[in-house]
Amino acid sequence: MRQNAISDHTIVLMLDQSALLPGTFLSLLHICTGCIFNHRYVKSNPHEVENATWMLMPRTTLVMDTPERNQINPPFSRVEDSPVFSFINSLSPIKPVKSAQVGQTFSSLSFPSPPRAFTSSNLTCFKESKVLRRHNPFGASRPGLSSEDGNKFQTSEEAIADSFHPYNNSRESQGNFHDGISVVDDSIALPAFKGIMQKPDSHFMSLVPESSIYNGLRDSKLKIEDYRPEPLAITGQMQDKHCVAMTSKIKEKPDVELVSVMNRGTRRRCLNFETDSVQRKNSDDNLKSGSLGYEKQLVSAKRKSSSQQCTMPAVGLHLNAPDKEVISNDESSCGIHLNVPSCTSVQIYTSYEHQEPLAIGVDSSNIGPEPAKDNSHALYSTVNDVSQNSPKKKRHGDCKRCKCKKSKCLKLYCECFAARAYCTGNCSCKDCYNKLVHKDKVIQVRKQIESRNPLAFAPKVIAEPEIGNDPNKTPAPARHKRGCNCKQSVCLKKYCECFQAGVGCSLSCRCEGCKNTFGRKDGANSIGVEAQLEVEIEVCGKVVEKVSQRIEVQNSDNHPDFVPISTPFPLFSSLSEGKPNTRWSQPPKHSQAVSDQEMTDVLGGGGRSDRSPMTIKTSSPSGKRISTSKGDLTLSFPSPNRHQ
DNA sequence: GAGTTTGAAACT
DNA sequence: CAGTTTCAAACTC
Repeated sequence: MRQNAISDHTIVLMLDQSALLPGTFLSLLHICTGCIFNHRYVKSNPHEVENATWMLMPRTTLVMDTPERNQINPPFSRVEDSPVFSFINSLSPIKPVKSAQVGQTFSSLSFPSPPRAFTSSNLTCFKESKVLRRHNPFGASRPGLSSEDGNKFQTSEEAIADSFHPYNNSRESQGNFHDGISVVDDSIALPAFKGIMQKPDSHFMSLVPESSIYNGLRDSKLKIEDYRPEPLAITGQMQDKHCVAMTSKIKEKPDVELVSVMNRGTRRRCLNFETDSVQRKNSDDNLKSGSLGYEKQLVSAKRKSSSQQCTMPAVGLHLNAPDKEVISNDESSCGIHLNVPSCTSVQIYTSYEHQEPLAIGVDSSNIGPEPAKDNSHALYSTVNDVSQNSPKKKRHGDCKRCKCKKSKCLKLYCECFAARAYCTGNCSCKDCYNKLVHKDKVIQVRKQIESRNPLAFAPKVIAEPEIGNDPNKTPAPARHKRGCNCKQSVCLKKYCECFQAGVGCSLSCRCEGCKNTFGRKDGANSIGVEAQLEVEIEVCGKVVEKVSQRIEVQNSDNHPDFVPISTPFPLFSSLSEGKPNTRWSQPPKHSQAVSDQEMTDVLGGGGRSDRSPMTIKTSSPSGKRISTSKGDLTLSFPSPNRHQ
């Protein structure tokens, strides 16, 4: 076996943060001898939350293409020939044991397709470098295991379980690994989920959100509850297994951790995906800084325990926002940094030394204010409905804490009055007449105002009527009733009522230079949002190549609800959204919208089976949708206001 | 907390 | 209806 092969087999469980939402995915990434196969599961019944059935998406993707590949003689020429593929097929369908209703907004994380970045000669560079040199990490410490033991395999269960042990530094104790990659320690924080892999005799995996509040990701905990590796055909060929882990982060404070557990003698891992409570704050901070809604905080997994820190060089792949901090493995790390204008940060580490695991970290966070709540149940959403998500608009009862000084709180300037609410002691208004003791006066003024404008007190944000009666239709998007008239804020600040309400601008808006991340007002192809997608290929801490590509946001005729962003980088099919904080209350609609199309595209529909295997789409909580097709990566944003 | 910016509301 | 003024929230320092 070549010494410089990254690894022969690596199975990566890609937990799409939105996996619990309709139309989202679960991905299993198989890395073998210079190739990366992405096996993805998609819900066959995208709208079913409780009893979703997971189906293997036929278009497994192939990723790597390096000079070595030809030399290495891949074990199989086609993806379908991959033992992992067969294995995965045997696992399908996956049935969640219990999938709680997720409020909505999970950042979508999915690792789609084959990072074309891996085709880079630079990557090849490090692949052939010592950094990627394979070796037996366990050495003498693992009696009975040697390179000749390549054909000695774990049980399927163990194999899979180990594949989830990215942060397993104590694999030696298990004696199940033939090759060592264990970089990340167990204490590494992973955000967004809390997953537990256990119950080996049950289904392959199930995700169970412990919380389903609308805040979704931010406050949800997921459990990977069932884990049932099938008997394996694949094990016989799993010559090398690397620990792989996915970390999902919300902003810069990862809060997900892997926890080792013992189950029936088989070591298991608990994936803790826990949304960060600071996300909201971060989102707000981002907003304050004027950053675009989809801009993300770069995050990377941190080692919490120095004793567990990897001291070996590693290969890393970072998918980060350009302005985010990237915490590299260490100076000796080698990696690819992919900077994207989203909230997703992905790191893939592979080491050539003992305890140098292959780890994939995904940082996901949302950006922007939360959108209006799901208004599908009603034509109108009230002002409170919409603004209650705003962290800054603390409420006390029905009244906002106004600070009116001159209006006597009897004009629409006063938010309390505008909301048909009386001011309370929490307000800091002066000469306030908007009190119960002045009820008559208040009513009189209200009538006066309504005489001029009957809709003066009507909710500012309304839900678009649903089209048709299909209950499976996605929730109707919301829009600002009158629209905004922003000139300076480009609809990216709360000065903009649309943005503040978390809805996109509509044709009713008269804004200028609209960059509303929730959707642009017209059907132009470009919403004026540009972002830079950067790929930095780093070898041993030095950037040897940087490829950047400007991406633009444009509308999609096929998906009126989305304003897609296109980029030539096919690395990932899903990027977690961005900043729209995870307070998305409408995300499911995106997921569902996507799922329908995806089911068609991915499951053989549309006669596109002959296309590139990289046609993968997914959605994110922020409503952002990323899809890859023939090497193009597309990000989509909701454009809820285009139904006018 | 004070000052500035912004855009909706109110006014002309 | 358009332009201007007023106002208070949002934002910045």
